Amino acid sequence: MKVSTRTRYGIRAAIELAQHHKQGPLQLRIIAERQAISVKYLEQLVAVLRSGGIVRSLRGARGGYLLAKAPNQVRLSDVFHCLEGPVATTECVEDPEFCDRSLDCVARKLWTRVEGAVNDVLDSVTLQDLLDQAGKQSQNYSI
Amino acid sequence: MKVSTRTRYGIRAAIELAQHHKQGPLQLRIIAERQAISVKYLEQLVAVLRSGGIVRSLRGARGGYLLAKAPNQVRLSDVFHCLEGPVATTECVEDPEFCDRSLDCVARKLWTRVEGAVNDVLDSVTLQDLLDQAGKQSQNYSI
DNA sequence: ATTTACGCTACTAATGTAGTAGGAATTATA
DNA sequence: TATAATTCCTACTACATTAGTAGCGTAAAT
Repeated sequence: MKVSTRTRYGIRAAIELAQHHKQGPLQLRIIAERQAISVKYLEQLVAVLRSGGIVRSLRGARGGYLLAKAPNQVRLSDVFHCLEGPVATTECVEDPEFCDRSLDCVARKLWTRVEGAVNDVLDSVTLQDLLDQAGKQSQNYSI
Repeated sequence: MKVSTRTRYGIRAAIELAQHHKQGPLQLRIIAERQAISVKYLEQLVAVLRSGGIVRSLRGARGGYLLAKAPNQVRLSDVFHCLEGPVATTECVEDPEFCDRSLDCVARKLWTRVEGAVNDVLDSVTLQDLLDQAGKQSQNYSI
């Protein structure tokens, strides 16, 4: 049930951008430094967020990345799904035809409930919520 | 966020044993057949369940496996943790010292909530609940 | 023109996953 | 006591995924 570093790093980058919202583009170099991530690796993750419409970029000198929407308009599920795809504890939850017993499989019912619980949390939290939670005292260094 | 086949197969085996509760030992060969899993692979998974106290075994001819407790005494979280370890979306949720910013990390707060939601589901469901849910019409063939 | 920064693609090392394989130990039963 | 059935234990292997490196191209500010 681990979350990939890809997704963790990507979410941390999104949080950084949310904190910098309305303050012009933020460079990957800065984010990478603050979050202790390789710039080159971060580039790849942020590219995914860009093509997913979560962030947008400005090229050239003084360029960088910006959040594409206001932090209160970005649900964590948006970011998560963009980086990791659907939560998909098992394939059959999303694709009932994956197994011909799906319809009355009790194990599948369990995984469906688990997935629902995860999605509920991710759907109910926005980047703004995370910033509010942070308050004044902290930065968002983390895993 | 995938669940390993190890855990999925193990839970399916536990469900089979729950269905067979109070009917004597059930052989892996039978479970493997019904669930379309390699016996040899299943052996390894069930060994973990055994050392975790979820099932017990009888060796020799006419031996097999039995659920160690009544199905309503076995929470899915017990089975899950035995096979997969803690849910651990990220290491820092369980081990705050994994990262020195853990205490005020907003990303960590998110993962903690996600994990909590998953654990709540798994804690609240027993094998008996799954059997009841199944009713008469279905077997538990599945992913 | 130069510098800064994103954009794209390919490659690689390490790790984890999902098995396969063989045989030893134990027990029921004929 | 011999045989068959079944769990128990350990090692090995092929494949996929993950995490990260590397290099060069493209765009824009100054």
